[in-house]
Amino acid sequence: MARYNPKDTEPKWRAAWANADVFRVENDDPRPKYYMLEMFPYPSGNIHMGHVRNYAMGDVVARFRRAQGHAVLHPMGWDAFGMPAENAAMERGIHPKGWTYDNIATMREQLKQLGLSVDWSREFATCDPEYYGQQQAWFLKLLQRGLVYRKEATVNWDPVDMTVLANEQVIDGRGWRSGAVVEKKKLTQWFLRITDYADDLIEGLKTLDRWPDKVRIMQENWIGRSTGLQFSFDFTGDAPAGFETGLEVYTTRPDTLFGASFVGIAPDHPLAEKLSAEKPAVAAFVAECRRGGTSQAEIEGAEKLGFDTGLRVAHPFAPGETLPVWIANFILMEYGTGAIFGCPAHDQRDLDFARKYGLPVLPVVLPADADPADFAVGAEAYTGPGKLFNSGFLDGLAIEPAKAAAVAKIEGMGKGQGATVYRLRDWGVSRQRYWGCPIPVIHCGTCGVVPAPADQLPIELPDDVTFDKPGNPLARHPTWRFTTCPTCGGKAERETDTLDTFVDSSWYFARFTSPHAIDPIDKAAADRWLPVDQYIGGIEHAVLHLLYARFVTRALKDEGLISVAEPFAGLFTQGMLTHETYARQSGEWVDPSQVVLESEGNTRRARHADTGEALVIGDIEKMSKSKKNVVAPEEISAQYGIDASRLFILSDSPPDRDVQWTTGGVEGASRFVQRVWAEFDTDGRPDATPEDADRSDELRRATHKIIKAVTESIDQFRFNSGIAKLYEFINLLKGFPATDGAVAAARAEALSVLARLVAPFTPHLAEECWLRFGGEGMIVNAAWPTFDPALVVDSELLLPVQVNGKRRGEIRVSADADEAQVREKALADEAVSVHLAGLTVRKVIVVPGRIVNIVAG
RNA sequence: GCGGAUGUGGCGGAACUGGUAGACGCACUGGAUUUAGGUUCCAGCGCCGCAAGGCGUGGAGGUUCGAGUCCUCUCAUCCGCACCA
Repeated sequence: MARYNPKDTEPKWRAAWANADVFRVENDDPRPKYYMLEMFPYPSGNIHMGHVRNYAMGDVVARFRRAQGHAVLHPMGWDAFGMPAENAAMERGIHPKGWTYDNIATMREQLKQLGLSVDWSREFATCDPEYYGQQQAWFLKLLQRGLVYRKEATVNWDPVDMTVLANEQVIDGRGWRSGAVVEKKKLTQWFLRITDYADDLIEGLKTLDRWPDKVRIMQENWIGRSTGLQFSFDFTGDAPAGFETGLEVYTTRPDTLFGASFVGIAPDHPLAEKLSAEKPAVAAFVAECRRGGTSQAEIEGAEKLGFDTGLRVAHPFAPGETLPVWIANFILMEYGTGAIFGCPAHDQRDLDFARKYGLPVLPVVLPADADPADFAVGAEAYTGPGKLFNSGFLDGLAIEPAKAAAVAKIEGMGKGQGATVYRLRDWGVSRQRYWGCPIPVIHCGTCGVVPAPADQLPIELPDDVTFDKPGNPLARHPTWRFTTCPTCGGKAERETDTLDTFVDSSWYFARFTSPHAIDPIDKAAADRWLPVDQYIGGIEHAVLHLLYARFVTRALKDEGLISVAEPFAGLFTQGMLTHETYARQSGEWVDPSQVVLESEGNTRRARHADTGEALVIGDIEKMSKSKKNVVAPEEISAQYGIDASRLFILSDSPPDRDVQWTTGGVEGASRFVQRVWAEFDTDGRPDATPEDADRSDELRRATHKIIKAVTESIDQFRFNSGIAKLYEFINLLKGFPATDGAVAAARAEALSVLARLVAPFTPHLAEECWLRFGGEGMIVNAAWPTFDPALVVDSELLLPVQVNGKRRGEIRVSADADEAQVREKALADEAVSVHLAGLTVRKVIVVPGRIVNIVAG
């Protein structure tokens, strides 16, 4: 028997697929559609094992659906704008464009070696002018619609990348890419009105029943809808200039208004800023507040700080009663109105603040079992249920009715109204960078902001830019920005900000349906393919890309470009790739390829391959260059073949969990590849023995069971279980001789099924087996096998028999045996009767096809 | 603090609606083949025990003829958010 040699067969079959152009799909393909998409890669330079996992999963699904008779759209492209290209330009003097397209060329070849069933005819990069020109076109439509606007705002400034970041891109107070501590800056910036869709984005989550709950919860929390009351307090005496209509506050607890003992405003509230300008003491306090950091530890440890402004406001429900106005460091300008009323008895922060500054603590919600005469709040605010007291017209009401009554009263007074507030902010999309999509607007001294005319699109990036100093190369380009105003014809300047790269990735899935349409999206094509049936990517995009894409899809729908509101009907978030770490005694990380592992019993040791020195086996961590615990896909493929690599990465762990790369594991997968091949390579197999003669039925049943099992496992994203069942099947098949006439037909069926079932996982191997087997055409065009329901059940069963819940024996019964027969056989079983000696049988429970339990005492 | 997830052999993990816990793979142990290493093949492999048997799915209770699975409490780890009024 010859060993299977992936080095020869894998390139051969990839060429065969390419020559036949089997993965190209036309928009008018009459078969039912299936749109399979994995998050497209950033062209960083090389693909890594994480890519292999992501695309292998998608490929399994795509090939599976294809075999099941779907027209499968499975495209690939490049998320090609972004900072690393500019960093390369700055560090190595390479042009971002050249760097990016070179990387794409390299990575395209690497991806093609994975044997993916991708329709490469639809490939594009987001940095292609053809793509970003269409992006500019829809951006202008959204501008016209009022979904794009410019405003001065306090923004997150990344001092390393020298650009603005959206809220979603600040993680723990640091830039998501650079890791630099983000600063606050006031800048005039472009925004997309994602908050217009806040409710719809929350409501839409309910329809996404094929998304992980985790992602839906994260998005819901991120949008952060809360309902309450927004109203204004009147100042007593003369109101400060600009605040004649009072001080607007927002609360989710209008029921506790009678317990209010102060009103607080954020340090950057307009009133605080006005007072700072007038009084140095206020200015000093505000400055002190700003010094506090925004990191987790700093916020947790931060002391509540307040400053009494001396201003007072009137309580809306209690005539004559007034409340002091404080500036407080724990109030956020970004949320609600930047001003609150403090009810210390029922809010922990307000309580901490009141205790520190000696403000009154008046409880107004009484717990069910508490005595109104002596109920007091100590160190902890009471936030539980109860009835209102100390609260005038609200007394006796439960919290919810009290809220409604308070809102109604305020509304009746004309002081405010019930309001819904969101945590979600509008999406700041301006980036002060070169390598991005130019924002297609023109600034005219006379006409203001003017959209670039449609016939001037795309507004292309200039190639002749310099990266020798910090800042935006577009802004310092000698000529690029100078243009004429499309409206008045006078001198004007182009916008030099470019769009956040998350804009690029928020509609690429729609562009794949018509990658060269002369409009942003060919509606018929989009209607044909969207939504994406199955999307696969990392969890890290739960509130970034996945929220932006949902928003842009809605905006484009309202613009009439597409028909769906939700871009991704099914979402799967795959786990990371991890690897054990190895380090010298000195702490220096060592690459796995230089490590020799030894084990003795249950203890494992590592030493350096060259020096022999003992190494420390460290934690299992996400593959990263800094810890050197990476393995290169090309090296693994060269050694074991890409089929074995794909198989291992899919077989080792459930797809949503982290997978640990091990050499032993991929060797196991490689052995499986050989064993599958061995079943097809029948030369020299042993002859049948007489006992084999009537085992056809057993093999047929096993064959139909494996069809069912693998089909279900792919359907349910349980690749690891399906592959395990295939291993089992091979173990069984190995026991059937190749030459016996009696089982020959069953064996042929088994092989035909086996080749087709492994095809999604190990497509090259499957083709080679199919060829050897004599299957018709290429297996890539073969139909997925179907099972006969009558054959997935056994004719004879082995039933365990328990006595008092403990397994004591086993009986063989025919599948159609009735309960009495089973019962009789169980009681007669020798091993069972030993344990029944001296006991009286009280009850026999027969679970058909499962188990027999004899209760005796 | 709030929200979510996960705990099963030496390791990764199986176990559909409660019904033989540990499939499958890795590692390990013994044996065969091989000049040798590797490969390949055969056998063994949860823990205690010579055995019979007992114990066993993070821990403690409970429901049930029967619990990894359901309920209550609890511990640990991981992830997300975070002074959100």
